[in-house]
Amino acid sequence: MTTREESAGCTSKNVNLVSAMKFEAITIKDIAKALGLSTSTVSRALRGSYEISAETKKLVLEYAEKLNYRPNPIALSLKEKRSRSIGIVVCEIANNFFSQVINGIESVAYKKGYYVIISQSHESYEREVANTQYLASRSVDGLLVSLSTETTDFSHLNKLHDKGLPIVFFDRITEEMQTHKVIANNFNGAYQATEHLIKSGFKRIAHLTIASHLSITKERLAGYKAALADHGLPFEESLIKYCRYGGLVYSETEQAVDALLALKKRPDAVVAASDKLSTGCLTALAKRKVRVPDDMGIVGFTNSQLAEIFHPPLTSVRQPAFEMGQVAMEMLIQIIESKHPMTNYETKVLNTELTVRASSVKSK
Amino acid sequence: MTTREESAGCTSKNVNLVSAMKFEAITIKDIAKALGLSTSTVSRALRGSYEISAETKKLVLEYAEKLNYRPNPIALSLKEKRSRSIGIVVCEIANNFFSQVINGIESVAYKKGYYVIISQSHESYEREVANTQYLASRSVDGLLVSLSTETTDFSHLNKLHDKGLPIVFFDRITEEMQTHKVIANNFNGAYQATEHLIKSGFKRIAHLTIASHLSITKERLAGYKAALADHGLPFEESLIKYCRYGGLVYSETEQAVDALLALKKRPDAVVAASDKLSTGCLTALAKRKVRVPDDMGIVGFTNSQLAEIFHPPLTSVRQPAFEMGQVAMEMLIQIIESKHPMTNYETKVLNTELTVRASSVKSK
DNA sequence: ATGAAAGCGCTAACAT
DNA sequence: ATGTTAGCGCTTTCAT
Repeated sequence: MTTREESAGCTSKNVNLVSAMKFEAITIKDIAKALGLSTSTVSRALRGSYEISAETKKLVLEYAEKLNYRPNPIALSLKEKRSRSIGIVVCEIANNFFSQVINGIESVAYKKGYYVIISQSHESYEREVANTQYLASRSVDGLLVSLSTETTDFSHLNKLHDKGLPIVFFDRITEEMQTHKVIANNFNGAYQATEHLIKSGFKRIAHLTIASHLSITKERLAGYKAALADHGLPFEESLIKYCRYGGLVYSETEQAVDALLALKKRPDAVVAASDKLSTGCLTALAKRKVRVPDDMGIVGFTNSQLAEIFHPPLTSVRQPAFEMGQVAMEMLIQIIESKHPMTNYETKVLNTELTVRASSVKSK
Repeated sequence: MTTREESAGCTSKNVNLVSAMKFEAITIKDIAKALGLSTSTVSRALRGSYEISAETKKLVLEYAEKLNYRPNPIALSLKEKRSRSIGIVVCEIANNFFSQVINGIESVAYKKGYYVIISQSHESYEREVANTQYLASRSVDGLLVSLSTETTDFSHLNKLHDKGLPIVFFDRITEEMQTHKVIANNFNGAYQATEHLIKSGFKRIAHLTIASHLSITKERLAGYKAALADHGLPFEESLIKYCRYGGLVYSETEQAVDALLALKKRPDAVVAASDKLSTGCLTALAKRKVRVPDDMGIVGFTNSQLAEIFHPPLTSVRQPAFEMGQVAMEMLIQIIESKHPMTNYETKVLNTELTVRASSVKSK
């Protein structure tokens, strides 16, 4: 995954002669001068305008090709107030789910000629606002955002959206803004996870989840509750543990697990609502010598490919992250490139996938 | 980790009235007009030039503050040919090592007021070139790069570097370019891993690694060989398996593992040289019912925090990824902000950390 | 079919 | 202390 060279800690000598002089990249002006044309003619020739003679076009095109001319995107952005780039705002890239979503986004963006600028909020509202602002000022043509756990005020996004910046939400969305959205079917995901535990014989099922105001949290909680209700199990508030930052810091998860273990009537299973929470829970239980699944069953929302080599292999609810990214990017492009103001927005819900492994199946 | 909302598959209606009109962000000109000043006065006042009277400054500053004025970074870039942003070129962000490096980079960048643009090559030379070019044309002030596995020609980077674009390499570096570099001590990492297996009683130790021309590959291989030699074990070429893309695709790893298992004299342990290779190897062995560590010991280079919940817990060589990112970014800033052309470059080598777990310790 | 000029937002050299 | 002007690279009216 990483790397290195020959000897250790060496210091080589060399002079970078031109550190002040910057890439005198070739411009339209250079071409014009060389060919004795005006810059406007060159510009038009380059974009194949019909009012330029075939010969001139050929001349310009060939010369440009020869010099490997590349239009300056910055100048273009300044002029056109668009950049053929889009911005992504997520909390963390060091996360299976989000990095897979990003790959999905990129796969579509690349095909359609858009560049992608990734930014991380690290679950901080302040960082999210700063990133959003920066991306907008960089003239991104649109934004793909999954809200930070701290975000409850959407004015930074609302203002941009009102001014016409296309925004598509994915994963952590908000009802307060009308635009395209893409989510996994979290309700069903949690429902299936919980039902599976019930059917496997677990009776007191806890739910380890993220900040309570997040859309994903609400939805998953609703699925969990519905499954309990449908199978005649009581709902107990004390079995729900919220981790403000979704387990971004391990200690958060650890405390929640300890709180569950300390309950007078200890749960015999847990549904973990995120990648970090799932692995964190497994880690915490292992450290406390709580045997999984015999002492405690687990099903976790995770997009890790490693679930099957965990000890024990982790029953997982997998979100279609890559497709979510693809769909979100397609939606965004649709808004960006639509001639007319959008009139109806869509919320696309993609199915999750439950894979049963040892962590949720009692050995006996 | 992910998210969702209330009901499924709904379609809401709303009109985005201004999708054509773009953020009429407030400009220096607006301020000038409103205050009856010239744009240059405003500009100077904004950056606190000493030749502007205190009152004017106050006036401008307050008005700008009130209107929440933000300078347009695109215009700035066009003018100054710098952007206070830097570009990162890595193969994959869906990788513990790289996402941790990126976090290190960002932590320093944020403090110093630089923005970070992340791009992925997906181990494709072509993509690496395209990304590099794009970043340069976007006037990034510098580049932080870890080479793709396909890259053997460095002219795309060399040209930019010759033109004065500061570049710092990390992880996968090249001897062919003189600049700052940051790497883990891969030689020692591999040496320790191999020696540890030897001391644990393993006799035929294989090495599962990345493309042979990569700096990291050479270095780790050297460490592996040195450890064998120092302990009187023979080196056998057949025990080295190269995965062209470093296990980016699982099948690659699987084939390599199968090749090792098919050897007449099967190895009894393996040193895996990357995150993907380590976990891929563990997965492949599990599927083939090869017991770890009894049938096969493993030590893997990995930055996963999950190594201890693997089955079995994986003995790991951990690279100081976060620090590597910090150091690389600091070095880059040093080049960017140095008044004089750089004259001597440094290659910083940071220590790896071996953590012994069950995968490399025979049970008996 | 081609050119001249203006303008995107900003800074800086050059007046005054 | 403040204003005028030019220019970064490009597109696009508006001439010609």
